[in-house]
Amino acid sequence: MRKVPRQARSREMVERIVASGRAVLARDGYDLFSTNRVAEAAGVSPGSLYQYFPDKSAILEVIVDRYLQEVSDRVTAALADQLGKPPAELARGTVDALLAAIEADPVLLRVVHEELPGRQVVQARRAMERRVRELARAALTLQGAEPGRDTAMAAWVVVHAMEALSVQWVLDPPDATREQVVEELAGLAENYLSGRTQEPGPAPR
Amino acid sequence: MRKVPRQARSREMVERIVASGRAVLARDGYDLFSTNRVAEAAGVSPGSLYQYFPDKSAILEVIVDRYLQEVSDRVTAALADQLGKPPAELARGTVDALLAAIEADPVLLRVVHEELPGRQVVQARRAMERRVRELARAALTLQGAEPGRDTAMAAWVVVHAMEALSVQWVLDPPDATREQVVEELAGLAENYLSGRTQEPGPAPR
Amino acid sequence: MRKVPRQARSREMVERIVASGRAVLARDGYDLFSTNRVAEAAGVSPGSLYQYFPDKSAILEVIVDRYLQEVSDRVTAALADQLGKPPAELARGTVDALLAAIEADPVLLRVVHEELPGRQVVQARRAMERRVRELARAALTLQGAEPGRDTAMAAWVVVHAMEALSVQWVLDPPDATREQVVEELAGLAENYLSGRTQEPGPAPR
Amino acid sequence: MRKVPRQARSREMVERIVASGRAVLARDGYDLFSTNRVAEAAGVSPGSLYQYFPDKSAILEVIVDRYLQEVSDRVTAALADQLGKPPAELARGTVDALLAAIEADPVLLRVVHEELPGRQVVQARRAMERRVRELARAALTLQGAEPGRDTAMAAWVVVHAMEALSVQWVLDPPDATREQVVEELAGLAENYLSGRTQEPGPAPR
DNA sequence: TATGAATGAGCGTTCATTCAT
DNA sequence: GATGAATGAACGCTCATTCAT
Repeated sequence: MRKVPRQARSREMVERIVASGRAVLARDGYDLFSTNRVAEAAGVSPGSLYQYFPDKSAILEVIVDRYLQEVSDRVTAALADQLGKPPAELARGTVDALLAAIEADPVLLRVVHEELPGRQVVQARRAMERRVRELARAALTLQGAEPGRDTAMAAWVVVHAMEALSVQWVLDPPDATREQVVEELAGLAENYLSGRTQEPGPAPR
Repeated sequence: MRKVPRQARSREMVERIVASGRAVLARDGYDLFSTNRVAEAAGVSPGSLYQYFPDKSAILEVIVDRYLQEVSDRVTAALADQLGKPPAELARGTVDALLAAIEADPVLLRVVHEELPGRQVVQARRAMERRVRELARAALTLQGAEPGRDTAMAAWVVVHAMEALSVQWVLDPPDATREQVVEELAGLAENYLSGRTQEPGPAPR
Repeated sequence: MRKVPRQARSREMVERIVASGRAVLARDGYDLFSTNRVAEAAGVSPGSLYQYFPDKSAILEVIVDRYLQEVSDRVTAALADQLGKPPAELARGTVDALLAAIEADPVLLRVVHEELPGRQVVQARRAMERRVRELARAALTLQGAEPGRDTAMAAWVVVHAMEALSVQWVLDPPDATREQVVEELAGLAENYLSGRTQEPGPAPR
Repeated sequence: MRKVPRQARSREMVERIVASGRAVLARDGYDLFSTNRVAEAAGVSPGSLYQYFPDKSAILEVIVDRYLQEVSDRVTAALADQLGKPPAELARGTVDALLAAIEADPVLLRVVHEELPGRQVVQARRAMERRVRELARAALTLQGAEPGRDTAMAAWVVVHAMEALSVQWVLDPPDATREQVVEELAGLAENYLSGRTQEPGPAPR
């Protein structure tokens, strides 16, 4: 009798709301991301939103979480795929995946990075970054980091640098080709990781 | 009767509004940064704001512009001061100045990076970054970059990486001392700039 | 398969809804007396409510009607029981029963008297009062009211005074024991009914 | 230049809002007493309400307080005026004033007594009743209450009885003239106060 | 019958902006 | 200029009611 199980129906509405919300966010910006507008875009009534989300921020949260999840999934997958390869190749491959993930929806990237206020988004971003950082640290160890090197710190430096530069590249592109950027970022990471960062000066005697 | 020429009076009011606005922003956050509140903090009437600023965002713009100006002033001054020094020292000195500039008002830094919506802040940040980037490029050239190296690209990479990591360090501090961070950032920059970015080097064996 | 005839099923549902509604009203107050909440408490769907009641206020009406019916039943029963007794005893006995009836569910009493909006409650209360008034008038006549006395008026005065004071006693208790209150109310009624209402009496001298 | 001092301007708006609010309350009932409707009735914008009142309930509070103040002022004034007179006359005069006060705005009386929910109104009514009760108690003492009589209790009984019956008379008029009602209420009070409420039965020998 | 997802009018409230004084 | 009372569109959200299943 019932064609669709209850759960599926719920998912359907949630999807519709999230999709419309994402569209509104990307098209109109955060200022116009109002519950009424999202409802209208989803073709549902304002009240229906509240059957699926406790409040407006919960909708935003899902949108942002999913977006960040997408990005970090792609990056971590690429990194995991290349763990056996030589450092130079690994670096280039991972940077390439990062750029690709970030290029995929530049509009939403802009909104997430430049428009969204509040701790909520910040925390989601930090969670994503932590996840990537932890994997990166594991990779560093696996690749045989120099003994004594603080891999947590190194991962922190590399991940945040790669992320910031990739975002920067998409949102405010410098006068350079994609290939150049990949090369430079990969080079930045490689040189940093292989370089002796803190030789204490000429070894005593 | 009138002690101050009109222009000076105007400047006075603008200063008062901007100063109060910055205080409100830092104390109460962006959510409470309302024109009425800024006016009250400045001891003027809401209407008076509109004699000096076309709208609310214009006030915010000035506040942010000035803040970023302060930061970039400190960084460029430090960089200029050390132009003659050896690369390692120059890097450390500049990074140290950048961190110092960014530590100076962490509350406002957080608001600017995590709370403010909209393109205005982004544009101001880009202007600031461009300024620093241009000086950095000059420094690179002066320090004798390797022939054939794209100094614009190199400056882009270094400046954005340094900025992002410094901000990250202040807003979401990793488990590391300030000294460590300075070392790592300086090392990141140094290794990148002195490293051979993409030639594979003489094949081993 | 069907164990219960349709009508009985209906009664069952009505009972369930009314009982749950009363519980919600007493537990949560009128502000939270929403159709959804009543439905949930009754373990039925919101839509089902509308199979048995035309709208929300109809549910409330039944709840209030029943509650007032309960109270007036107890009072009229007590009054009827004591019709043969001497006036003083009759008065005290009836007042005592009234207080007892009203004390029985002070929470619902408060809600009915202080929270419920609208004419529906008023009408139900008037119906209850009329019923009691009519019995009281009959009692007055039976007890041999003074000839010429307007028994309808007397019943009106006594019944409303007793009711109002009893409710007042429960909802905003004065500094007095229950016994005192019974005495005072009974005395009020007795003196009023036995008193010569308006002739000034023989001039003092 | 300024024709009206600031305070007067404020008072003007407050008056306008309160008057319109009272009109809306009386005309449309509490259910339709919405801020938007009150604003519209007052010919001001919704926002203006909030310059003078912190929220909706504050408007209602002023309306109700004023109304109750009016009523209690009239009653206490009448009572005070007649303190020297003989009990019968005093009773009749005060009851007459009470009825007059309550007749003055039967529509608002109905709304206040039958429609308004919530503690707010209840508390205001209690405050008014207490005020009258205290004066009544003083009057009782002045008039030479029988020694040993609990004047607080007596005032409680009389005031609440008079109030309830007067309200009842206006809202659900029995089949009686105003004069009759005055007589009956005055008689109720007089007989109660002059009667020996609790003679302990035949004095022991 | 019973369901419960969907509705949508309307709520109380805010605040950037205006303009008569 | 400076004022600040007034504005009003728009917000996030609720809940009595409906109707396709």
